[in-house]
Amino acid sequence: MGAGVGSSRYLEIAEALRKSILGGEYPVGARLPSESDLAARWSVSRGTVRQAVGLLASDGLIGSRQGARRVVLRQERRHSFQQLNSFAQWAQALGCEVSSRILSRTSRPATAEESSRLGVAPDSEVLYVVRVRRLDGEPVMVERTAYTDWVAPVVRALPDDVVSIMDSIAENADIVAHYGEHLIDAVAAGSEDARLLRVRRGSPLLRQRHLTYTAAGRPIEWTDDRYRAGSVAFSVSNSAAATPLERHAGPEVTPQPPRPEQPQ
Amino acid sequence: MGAGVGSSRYLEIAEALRKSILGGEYPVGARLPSESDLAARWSVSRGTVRQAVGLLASDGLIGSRQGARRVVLRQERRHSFQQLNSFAQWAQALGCEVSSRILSRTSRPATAEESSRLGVAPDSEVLYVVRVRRLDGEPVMVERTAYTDWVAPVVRALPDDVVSIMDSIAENADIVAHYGEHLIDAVAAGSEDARLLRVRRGSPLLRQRHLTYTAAGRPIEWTDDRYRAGSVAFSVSNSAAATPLERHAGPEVTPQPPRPEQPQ
DNA sequence: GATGCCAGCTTGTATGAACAAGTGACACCC
DNA sequence: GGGTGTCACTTGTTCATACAAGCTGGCATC
Repeated sequence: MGAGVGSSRYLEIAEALRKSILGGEYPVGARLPSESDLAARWSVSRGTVRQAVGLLASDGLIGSRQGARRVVLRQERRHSFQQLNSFAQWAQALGCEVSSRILSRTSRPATAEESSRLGVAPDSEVLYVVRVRRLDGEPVMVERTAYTDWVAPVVRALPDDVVSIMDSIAENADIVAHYGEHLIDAVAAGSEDARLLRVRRGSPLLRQRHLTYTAAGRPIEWTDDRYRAGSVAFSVSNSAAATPLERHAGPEVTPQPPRPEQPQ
Repeated sequence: MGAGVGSSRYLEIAEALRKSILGGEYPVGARLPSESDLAARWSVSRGTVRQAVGLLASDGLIGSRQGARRVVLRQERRHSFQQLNSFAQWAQALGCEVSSRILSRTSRPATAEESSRLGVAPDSEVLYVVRVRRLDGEPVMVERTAYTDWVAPVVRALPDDVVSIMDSIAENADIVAHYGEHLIDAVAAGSEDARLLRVRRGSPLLRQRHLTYTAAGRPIEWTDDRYRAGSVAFSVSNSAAATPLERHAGPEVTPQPPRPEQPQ
């Protein structure tokens, strides 16, 4: 690819392995080569290989148990929670044609929730933007965002059909989103939602509220995205091994069963 | 506690740090001691400390940037995606009184979706269980689960008010859930949903469909949980640093801005 | 007084080694 | 033949070290 030119070694290895899995070289259920094998093959130490496979494991692509070789669990690419931050990036990865239109940009005082989430004074001004996003022409999501005053000038200067506001901010103002926090629930479509998404009022929408920070922990935006039901599903994978802390909370942990399970 | 008696060193350290953050010793925005400090304080190597703080970072509790000290981002415990697998565990962590009631247990042929998800023959029998779960007496979630035939006997033997089916299976049959996959979207309440959750038909529900595997990759159950809107929200945190692979896909990465950001 | 630079601190990446713990398959014995 | 035990292999955990890359604050300079 050449994308990761100066990238770290372990990122290269992870990407190569990912490609092999997605490409079918290691089908679902197959066992990956051992860490020592991979280390020798790439001329790196075992620790570096472990960083690489750790990435894939956190994506839910492969699983591991102490003593047994790593196993391929899935062979799909999908909207993982790792890339929640950018609708545009996700849509392009899916190969869909994505378009957006900003319907309104208004400066107004922050609401109580906005000032609390963004950590600004209750009466300070925010830039409120309403946007509709489409996949292959179909309206799929309504986005209502409050931007803090210090990014507002940049957002105000963008054209109505900008694809990725966050990417534009990064280019034009050197402000990079580093952390994100997401709340996901379901709501009924309001009358504006219904009109914009072409659904009936009261029909279910998947809502993702989202706070974005810079690297220094300074809030950038607070946004309320509403997806038409059926158009989008979030997916996440996890494993018991990845969260041993929580698992150990019980009174006692049952030992690994010696029961032989033929893999069907 | 005494839970993590023989646990690994890095788990102890992570738990201690987590407790310090949750307890307010390191408030939001505070900087953690440096890795070397922590290593010295716990008499471990820096690598071990890094494993510990890595856990907290993946929970979204702390953030990090190369060169700067780690920073506390949040001071809350909440329904993280790491513990999606167990409603019971989550509810107890919240301090709510949780109760459940199994409404029906029927053996029937698997539907097309069930056989596909569970990887069984299209005509094979599954045990279909419908359950209502309450928080503090309020019905909050309807759970419809298809269990594969090899766990069905265990499930059939459980009482109607069992709190955690997966925990019971682990105790009674030494079958441990290791991996999970979750799909989250929004649906309208059907008539049964409406009756059980005491909402109007057609009102929005948050749906979490969920496939559980054993360590060997053998499917255990496929379940469709529907939460009443407003009762539950899923939350997830992420950071750019945690997914460098995806971020490097762009044409060029803007360097870290030297812009001084006072933390407000 | 404002600006720029630098030295020291901190995190990120990588190596190589060692031991613990769990798995899987083979050989063996009854 | 079936059960059992052994053993090589594999992953999990930890250590000590080294260098690269980025940040911070203070100092020197203008």
